[in-house]
Amino acid sequence: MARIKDVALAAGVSTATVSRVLSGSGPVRKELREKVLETVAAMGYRPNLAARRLRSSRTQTIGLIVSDVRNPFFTNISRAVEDMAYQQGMRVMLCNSDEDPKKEALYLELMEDENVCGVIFSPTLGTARRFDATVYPFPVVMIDRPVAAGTADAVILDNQAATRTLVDHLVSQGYRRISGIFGSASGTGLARREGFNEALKQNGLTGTSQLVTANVAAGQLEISHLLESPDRPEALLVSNGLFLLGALQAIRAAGLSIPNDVALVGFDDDPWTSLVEPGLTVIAQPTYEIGRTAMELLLQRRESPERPVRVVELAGTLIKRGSSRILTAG
Amino acid sequence: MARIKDVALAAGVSTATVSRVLSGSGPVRKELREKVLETVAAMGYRPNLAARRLRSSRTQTIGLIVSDVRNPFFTNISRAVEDMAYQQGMRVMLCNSDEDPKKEALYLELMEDENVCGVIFSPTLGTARRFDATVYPFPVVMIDRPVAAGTADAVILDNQAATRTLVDHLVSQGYRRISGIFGSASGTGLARREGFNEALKQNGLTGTSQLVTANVAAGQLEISHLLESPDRPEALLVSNGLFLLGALQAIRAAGLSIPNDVALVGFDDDPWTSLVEPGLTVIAQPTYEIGRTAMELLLQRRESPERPVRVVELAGTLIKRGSSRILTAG
DNA sequence: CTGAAAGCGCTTACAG
DNA sequence: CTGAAAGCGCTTACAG
Repeated sequence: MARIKDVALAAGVSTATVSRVLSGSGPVRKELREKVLETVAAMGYRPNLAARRLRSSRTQTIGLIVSDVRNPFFTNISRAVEDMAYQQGMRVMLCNSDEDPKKEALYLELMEDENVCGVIFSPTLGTARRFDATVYPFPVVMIDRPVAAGTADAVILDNQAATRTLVDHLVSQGYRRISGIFGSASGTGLARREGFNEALKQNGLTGTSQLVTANVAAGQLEISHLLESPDRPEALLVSNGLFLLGALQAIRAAGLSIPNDVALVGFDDDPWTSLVEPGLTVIAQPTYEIGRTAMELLLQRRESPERPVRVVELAGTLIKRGSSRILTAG
Repeated sequence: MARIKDVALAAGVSTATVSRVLSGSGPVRKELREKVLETVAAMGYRPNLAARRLRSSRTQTIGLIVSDVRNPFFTNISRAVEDMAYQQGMRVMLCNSDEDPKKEALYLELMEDENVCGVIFSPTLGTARRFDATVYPFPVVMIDRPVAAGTADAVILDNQAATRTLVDHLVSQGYRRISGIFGSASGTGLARREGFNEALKQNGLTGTSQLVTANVAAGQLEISHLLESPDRPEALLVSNGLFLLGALQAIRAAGLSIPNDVALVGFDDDPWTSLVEPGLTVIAQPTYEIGRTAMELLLQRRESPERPVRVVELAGTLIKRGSSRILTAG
């Protein structure tokens, strides 16, 4: 492989000049610049990135830590972040933390080792609570989960508002006895639960709300209990896509019909929510936009480290479908 | 940050010894090894990866090029590859080529620049045809798509067999007039089409099969035409998840019912296929296993570059659901 | 505007 | 088994 020294020799300039031309830093006379560019093209020279990174200590790499890329929410975000990154000549290092604080810590350490120029991070509740972005040598942008100490930029859904929207919608459709199931491990679940309780109060209703480990089986079990109880809720509101699946299975297993026996609403406009019968009413999150915004915050933070911390709240969109059809007599 | 020189000084050894201890290469007396390890721990020393990569020209990074990580098939593969990689102390660089040969070439070049130690690649048909793995300085393992010149290891589904399984199943359920829709851009689509035509012949049937650009809208359009034709097929076989969605929408739009008016079978056990009513009969691909196998092939290839090229064919699993229920009279 | 030269932090022959 | 030293391929003050 040709090295910068070979290019310099062939172009009759110093390596410093080749470097300046290639990086666009420092002034270079037009003729020299052209000569260098020609030579680079003729020789098919490609700079050694490891050398460049060692010398400049800039890696053009960002880290993306999510719980699981197989969650469609994170899949979309990951795609958005990657699109933006490659567009900027940057690389993305994707890590799956599986909601495990140990893995989160491990990957954060990895990011330090990799000397990344920034991290986009979706933390568990515990980590979000004690997280101090200032201890890291790179900027951190939080996604999806509220951040505690206010030391990091963040882009999140307005979870409380979104949940209120769902409750108000249910109420307007005639539902009164509403139960909510929320993920216990995430700040998102907590925020949605708060919005839920508040919305119930504002509507003069009393409902039940519970925190449950966020997986399909746990949701299914909990919802089965609810459906068997004597004062079965008229409507269920669940805080994530996994619960939506669990709820669907529980309701079908109980031989109940949606929405006549029980209405069902939730979060995340995953492809399948429109394909089941009836379609499920959900809050669609602007996932791609969340990823893009996170990247923008990160890039801006690199430009202006001293700028005050920003939390961007994006609005969700209510998608009305059959699962919350208006209650008709009989 | 502490450098290896500081550790060496503090431990009273040379940097060479520290390096040997840390990399596990070369012999080091037990006492020295322990002293170094202690010092490293005490100082919290972390090696500079850029320097290590420059000097050793080993990056511990592999590239993964798929068409779109949002396709659940690739989402699962990406997760498997990442799990395996981090387990091995390696990194993954994920690229989305969007079935665009230009992006494929771009990312392959990027991989050279990054000096990755291997690439896992799901190429478009055209690229697969002209691809010569020997021109790259790293091993390449193909996934999902058949490879042409036989210069690269590959792990693929046995597409022909899987398609024959689907056809045989339809036939056993009583369906005779069967139409197939296959993706035109991928080798996968072609292989499945071959299996389809062969299976029809073996069953003494004549059906139609068409190649269509692999997206929901195109599939939907094509299937709408089929459904409107005077000799409407009794069953549809489609070659990917996008077509499955398009087919479902087309069938519903035509006011037809599955499977009484038309049966529907396809590929990929995406979550939603079991949730629609009726559930869709599909060939489930061992996606996670495909990713894991690809990584294994890559690691083994690094060990033994001269070993003959291997193509691993994994079997799909027929998941029978309501969409191909047995045809009953009336 | 340009070049000579130092040096980023490691690894790895080489010599002993 | 260990160390002194070269050098991986760049970038970047520094001097002119």
